[in-house]
Amino acid sequence: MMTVSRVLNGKANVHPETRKKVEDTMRKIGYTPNFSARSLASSNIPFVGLAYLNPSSGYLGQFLIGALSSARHEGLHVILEACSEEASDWAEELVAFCNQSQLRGLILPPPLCDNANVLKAASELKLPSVRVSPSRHNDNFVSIRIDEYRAAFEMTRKLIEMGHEDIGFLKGPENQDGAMQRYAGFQDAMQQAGIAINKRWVEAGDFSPGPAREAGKKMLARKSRPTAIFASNDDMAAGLYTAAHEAGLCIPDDVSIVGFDDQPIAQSLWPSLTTVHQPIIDMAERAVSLIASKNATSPQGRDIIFPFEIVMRDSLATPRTCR
Amino acid sequence: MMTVSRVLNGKANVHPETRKKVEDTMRKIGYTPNFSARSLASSNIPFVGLAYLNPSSGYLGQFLIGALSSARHEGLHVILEACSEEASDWAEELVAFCNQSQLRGLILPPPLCDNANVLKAASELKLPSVRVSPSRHNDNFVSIRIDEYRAAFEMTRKLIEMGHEDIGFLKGPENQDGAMQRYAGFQDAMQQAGIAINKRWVEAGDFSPGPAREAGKKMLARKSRPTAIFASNDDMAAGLYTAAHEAGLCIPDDVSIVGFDDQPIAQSLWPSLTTVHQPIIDMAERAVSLIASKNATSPQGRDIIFPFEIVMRDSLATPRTCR
DNA sequence: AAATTTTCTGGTAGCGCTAACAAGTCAGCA
DNA sequence: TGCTGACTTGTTAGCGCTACCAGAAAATTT
Repeated sequence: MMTVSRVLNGKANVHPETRKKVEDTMRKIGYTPNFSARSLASSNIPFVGLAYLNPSSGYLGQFLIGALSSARHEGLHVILEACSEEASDWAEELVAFCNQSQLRGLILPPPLCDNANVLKAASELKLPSVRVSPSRHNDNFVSIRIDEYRAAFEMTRKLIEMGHEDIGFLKGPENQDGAMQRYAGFQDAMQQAGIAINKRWVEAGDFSPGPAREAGKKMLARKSRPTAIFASNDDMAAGLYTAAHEAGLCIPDDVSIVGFDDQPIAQSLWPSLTTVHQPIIDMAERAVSLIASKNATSPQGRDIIFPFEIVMRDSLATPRTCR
Repeated sequence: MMTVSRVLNGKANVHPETRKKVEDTMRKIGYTPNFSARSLASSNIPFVGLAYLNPSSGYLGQFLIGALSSARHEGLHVILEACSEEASDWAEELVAFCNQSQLRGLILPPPLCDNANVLKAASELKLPSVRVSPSRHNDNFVSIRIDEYRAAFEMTRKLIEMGHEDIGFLKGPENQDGAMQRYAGFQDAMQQAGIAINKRWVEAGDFSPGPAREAGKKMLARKSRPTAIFASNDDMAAGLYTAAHEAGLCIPDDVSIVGFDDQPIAQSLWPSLTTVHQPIIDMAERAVSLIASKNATSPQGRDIIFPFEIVMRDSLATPRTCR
């Protein structure tokens, strides 16, 4: 019996022959270990908490897929906690949640990962917590993210490489650090290429498509208009599509449009949107496996940077003047 | 100790005074029952399986939110199984999955719920299975769905009520029963209103935006064009947006466009898309709670119809000729 | 008041597994 | 031959809870 247990847990010191015999027999009689008994006996807490805020975002869906898949692999289970929209309560809600479920660790996707009260509460609970896509790394927690600055930088370089010089930029909300990093990446890439940024082609946005359309209209109405526009997220790129079409311009022939995030909409737009892909599923998997391995509190590797990818689709082409 | 257990499980035959005392003490000392021990002792299987296919759809994300939230409430946990894209293996994969995880029940979202092999395998495993949004109810399983025919019917009526008579329709794949029901609803509503369907304004589609754009171009290029187009899903509506814009038409002033599904893209488009909303989260919650209550095999209420909702956004207006 | 029923509370065993330790086997070496 | 140590297998107890049954207490009947 003990030997079977050892085989099950892949422990050392089992004779290869015995191990094989056990495995064969298990298969033959269709033995399935009892999850509850295992975690009870090993006094192993098999749950990871995942707090979230916005259920409608495509982000959470991707995230859950990654988290659940990793959880299954690690023999853990994910418990979802929906925080209400009212910011004041987040921390309280979280504490109540963590106390009533026994958790091995806590995963905080944005925007919860950027809320000071939430972070304070997580510290006080002494719960290994992983922040995913935080806008800024914090030494008290593990962060999992992509380099947004670099991604925006590379995307801008791509535009420049393809011959664009007259490039517009649609900024995200000023109070979101991540959005500002995207802008910084754009600025630096332009500067490094020796191209002056035309201030009239930089517009503020709030990550939603309506205002993005307005901003796009402004940029594209003038005689001198950009040959490409970089939107700080995909929703705003969708707004730009409308603006371009309303101005009678073809994408990408008259104006190229690129986005950021690679949300599902990027493939639903026509032409499909060239954008920056974040490996959300992989990041979520990593978050869970960090908690599984109890490494979420280890001092090294606390700021984990995942590679982004620029997904070339059909909304980016060389500018017409170059043809 | 036994009394505490009874209080915990809300059983009868505990003196109200004792019950209160226990509850107070539990709260005071911050007692949390051990999940694993409970399910071990009560030999209760706490897992629901959820098989899925397409990770990129917004559908699954919504679905997971509902399923996990209900699972938490019911004291269950969700185990995700990703089926590979190759149809031949689905049933085999599922059987392997169900055998190695001990499951209380299985949830099958589309398109798995419509696969004959999968259903056969589920029957043979004798696992209570719930089909969500199946294209056709099957008496051997519980179905949870909306009335797609009715939804398309109502949406068409809405268009007619607003003054549209020249209505185009973009069909979904011919081999998907649900898509065909949407078309049938459209047909019947038109017929009932005594409006002849113009065959040149009915185009085939495959639920993706590219071909939808082509179809839209065809419909909108002619002198006599529809004042409204009903797309069988939101992705195709997105394709129509492009077509309309390319034809120099304004949405909704020149042409109204409506969709079906209320995927996240509906709100990312500009103008935001009027579409049929399915309560996916509620449906997923129900699926889990059916399995929790062990009612998934009961003979009554096997075909559960959820209410849809027509979400009025900005892509639908009265036709211009009526102003 | 005694007998009977009903309501409540407590004791015991055991769910299926693993930690910790005990014991057996076998090789190597003095 | 006896002893050591590495490796392998087996034994025992107990994880925290609930099912089941045995009593005790209260309510009801005779």
